[in-house]
Amino acid sequence: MNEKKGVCICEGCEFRDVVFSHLDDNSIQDLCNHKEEQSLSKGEVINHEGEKISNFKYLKSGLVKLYRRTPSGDEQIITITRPFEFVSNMSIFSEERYQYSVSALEDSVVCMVKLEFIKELFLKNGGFAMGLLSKISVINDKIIGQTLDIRQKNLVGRVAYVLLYFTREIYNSRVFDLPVSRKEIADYIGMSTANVIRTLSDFKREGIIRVFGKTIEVADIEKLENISRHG
Amino acid sequence: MNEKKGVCICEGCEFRDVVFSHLDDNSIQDLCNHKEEQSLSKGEVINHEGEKISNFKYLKSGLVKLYRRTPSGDEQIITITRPFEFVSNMSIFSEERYQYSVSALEDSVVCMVKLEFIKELFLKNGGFAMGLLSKISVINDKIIGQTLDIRQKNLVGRVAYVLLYFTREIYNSRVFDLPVSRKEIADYIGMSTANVIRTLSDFKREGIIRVFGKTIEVADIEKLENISRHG
DNA sequence: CGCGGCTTTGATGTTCATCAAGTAAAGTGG
DNA sequence: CCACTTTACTTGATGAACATCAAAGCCGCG
Repeated sequence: MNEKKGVCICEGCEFRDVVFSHLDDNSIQDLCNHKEEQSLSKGEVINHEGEKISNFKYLKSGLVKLYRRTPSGDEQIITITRPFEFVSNMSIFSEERYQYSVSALEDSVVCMVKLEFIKELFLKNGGFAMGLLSKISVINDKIIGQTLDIRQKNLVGRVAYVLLYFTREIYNSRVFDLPVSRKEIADYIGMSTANVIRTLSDFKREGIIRVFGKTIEVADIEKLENISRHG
Repeated sequence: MNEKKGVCICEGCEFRDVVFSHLDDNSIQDLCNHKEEQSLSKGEVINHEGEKISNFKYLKSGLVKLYRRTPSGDEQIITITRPFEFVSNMSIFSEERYQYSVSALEDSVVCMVKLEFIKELFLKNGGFAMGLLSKISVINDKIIGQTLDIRQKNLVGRVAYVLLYFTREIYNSRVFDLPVSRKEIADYIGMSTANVIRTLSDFKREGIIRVFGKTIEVADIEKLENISRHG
């Protein structure tokens, strides 16, 4: 359904510039014949920790969380990310199985290409390989940086940090609907749910944010930045 | 001084199997002419955070720590690692400048190759590219995994974790000389120095480890594993 | 020997998790 | 659409975990 006689829709995909910029039209055509698109509703799982990796997947639209389960059974959220960051990411070239799970926080569309196909392309096309490596490196750097940033802060600093993360990186808006529960924020920053809520209430009381259910408005972004920096 | 008329010593380097296994003898020769070896004493800095990246560096022998400085000025240790893990690692293909500093915890030898040369090789030789990507991915996975492991534990669990890390990953021996100060352990696991020391004293008192200055002997590794798991 | 840095331990206070109890919101089945 | 159930959220009270501060011991080095 995605084809119209010979003209592949991947040609015009925005993603082409992100990882597939070094492919000529022939290869793109080929890619298109190997790809599959999958729509996911909020909450659906895209990859399961421990599952065998057979596809190269990337997020075309939506929002996802990357997480793993600790031995004691609770969830540890590694990052929350928008399209153009990979989904079945890092481990593709290092592990046979997923290290982490990925699930949709909003309705999402994922593109999948057989891993074998990507690997062949990688071997044949140096430019593609370089582009892919750079992209993967950027993503890894970002995750590591984020984790270190968070680790070094205290409770209020961490909460301020995620609020800023949503404001600037995810929604690019001072008003947004929280895509996660309070508990998920807690799992993300490594704090207890009760204290995350308490801190949000404090921010609200101090006029730094306004809260209407899931909707958050950052009222005083400078103050939030200060708290994030010094917290 | 590393050459003997035409025969390149890189040919026999153990590292060849790690990243350079897909290079034929010609390329190895070429590589060898572009490489430079650097000996570093304990404490010397190999890469400075913020410095421009111009070389692909890897650790041939020794032990290094990867770290960054927080805005407030204290050190955050990202990982401690042996040879065959890269040194000027991750960011090579994603950033123009080092995100992290690297310094020698023991006397070390580092091999350096002009980054441009590696990039050319990467573009020309798919097998090499694939090998390099896999290696980088493994390293990134390891760092992320380690960080998540640590984050999820409490004080005693973290201390047990690093002791096990030294025992199994770094020294492969139940007796070893700590290559880092107590403060560095604290910077590694994100706890205060005093509490790291206290915990080590507790372990000593309970007969789990024996301590002679910098020398540590893990006396009861099962107990340590239990603490690390449940802590 | 004496100075400075690393280590150790105790005392104290802060930060944070946990528990409990209650309220709001969101599904679910009739 | 309403009653019911469940899940998410909220707040307070309490105690545990941990940081911080201070003082003293140790060790290496000039």
